[in-house]
Amino acid sequence: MPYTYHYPRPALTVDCVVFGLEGEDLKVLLIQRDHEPFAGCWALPGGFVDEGEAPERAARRELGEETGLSDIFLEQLYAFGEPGRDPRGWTVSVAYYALVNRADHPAQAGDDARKLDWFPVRKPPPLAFDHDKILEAACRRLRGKVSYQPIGFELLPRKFTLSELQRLYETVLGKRLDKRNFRRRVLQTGVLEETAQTERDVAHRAARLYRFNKSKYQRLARRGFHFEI
Amino acid sequence: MPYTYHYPRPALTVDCVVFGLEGEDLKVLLIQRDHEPFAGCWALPGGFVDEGEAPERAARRELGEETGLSDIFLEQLYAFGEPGRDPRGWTVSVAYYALVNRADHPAQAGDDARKLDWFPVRKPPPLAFDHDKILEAACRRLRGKVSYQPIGFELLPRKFTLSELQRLYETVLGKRLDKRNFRRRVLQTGVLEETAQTERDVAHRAARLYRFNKSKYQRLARRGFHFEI
DNA sequence: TCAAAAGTGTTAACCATACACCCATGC
DNA sequence: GCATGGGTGTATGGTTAACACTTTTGA
Repeated sequence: MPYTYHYPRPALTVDCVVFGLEGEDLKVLLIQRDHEPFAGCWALPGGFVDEGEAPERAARRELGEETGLSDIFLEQLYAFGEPGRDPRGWTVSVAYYALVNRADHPAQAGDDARKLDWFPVRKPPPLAFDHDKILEAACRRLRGKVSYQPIGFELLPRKFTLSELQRLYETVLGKRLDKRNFRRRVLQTGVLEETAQTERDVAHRAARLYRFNKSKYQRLARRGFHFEI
Repeated sequence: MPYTYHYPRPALTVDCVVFGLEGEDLKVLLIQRDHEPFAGCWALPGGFVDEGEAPERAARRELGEETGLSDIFLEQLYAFGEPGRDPRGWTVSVAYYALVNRADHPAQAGDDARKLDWFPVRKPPPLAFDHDKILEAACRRLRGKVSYQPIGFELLPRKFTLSELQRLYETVLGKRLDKRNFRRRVLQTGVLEETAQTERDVAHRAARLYRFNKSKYQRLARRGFHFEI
C-alpha cells in the first residue's frame, strides 16, 4: 500500500525523555532496539506518528506501548530535523520530556519484550540516532524549568516528605540547599498541603507527609503568582 | 514526479512569528496569502521544508524569500501537528519566532509581490490556519523569556537610549517600570556599553546612546551569570 | 520661556542567607 | 543508648522598591 505525494515528505516520529528518581539519582528510561538501524543499541522510547494523530498523542501512545506508562506529565521539548539524523532517510522527530514517579508508575517492557531500563542521566550508555543530543536538551530544559514551575512534584509519590522534595531539587539543580531555608520557602508558597500521615518503618523520627495542591497552584498562577525555588 | 512511501507521511512546513517594535507597540509581520486555502487572508510567513534542509534553515530561507529579512534572531517555538490544522491534509509545522529591529532590517515583499504588513500583536487581523494559536504561543514565550535572557536588544537598533530600552520592556511585559531602578539594574548587569554619541534632532535634552555588548554577556553567561530584569 | 524627556540618590522595607541544637524513632 | 534524619528561629547583610527634582534641548 504505497503512499504517493507530489513533493518529498519526511517521516514523522516522536521520542520521549522520561525522567525518574532513584534515591538521589536522576534517571532516564531507555529501551533496547531490536531492529536496524542501531539494533541492540539503547534508545529513547518513541516511534512513528500515525496519520490523523496529534504528535503528543502519539508520544503518549508509544510510551504506553513500549513502557506501560500512562497518565504522566509530558511536555513538548523540541523538534529535531537536521539532515542525516536518521540513516533511513529524512526523518523529523518531535521530542517530549516526561516526569514520572516510579513508585506509582512502574515501567515495564511492552509486548514485543524489548529490554527496558533506567540509566543515570549523567552517564547514559551510547544512544541510537541523535538521542544523546535530545537527552541533553531535555536535561537543560528540566534544570531550567524546575526552579520556576512546580513540575518537580511529578517525580515524587503523591505524598512525600519535605526532605524528599529537597533531595529532588538538589539532584536536579546539582547543588546543596539549606534545610531550614528550603522548608520555609516551599511552605510559604502555599502549594503544599500537610497530611495527617507520617513516614513508616524508618529508623529515625518519622517525617510528616505533604501533598502538592495542584488546583491551589493553578489559582495562584492565574493571579500572576510566580513559583520560585 | 511522484514520491512514494510505504507509510503515510505529513507535509512539513515552517512558520515564523516575526516581532518588531513600532513606537510603543509590539508588532508582528504578516503576509497576505494569494493562493487557496485562505487566499487573501493574512498569515505568518513560512512555507514547505525541502528534503535535506534543516527546519531552522528552511525558516530563514522562507523569511528571506517572502520578507527580505536575513541575519536576525530566530529560535524554535513549538511544533504544531494537530489533525485538521491544515485543510489540505496532514501537515506539521515547526514554528519559529524572530526578533528584528526594523530600522536596520526593513521588511519588503518578495518577488511574488504578496502584500506584507506589520500588525499589533494584541489585535491582529483574522489569520489563516491555526496561526492565531501560534502567534499567541509566541507572545507567551517572548514575555516569559525577555526578563531572564537579554533577547530584547534584538528588537532595538544597534545603538539605543535607556528610555527606548525601558519602553521596550514595558511594552513586552505590559507594565510600567520605575525609571531610576530600571537604569540602575540594566547598567549593573554590565552588558551595556556607553557610546560617545547622543540622540539627534529631538525636542528635548538628547539622551546618551548605549550598545549591547554581546560577547561580554556570553562571557558572563558562561560563568553562571543570570540576566534578569 | 515653555514643553518634553534626560538624568540622578537616598531611605525604608523586605528578603535571603547563614547558622546549631533538640527531638523522635528503630535497632 | 546510639545512630539517623526530622524539625525548628533569629540576626545580619544585601537587595529591592518607592519616591521628586534639576538639567538640557528645540521650538
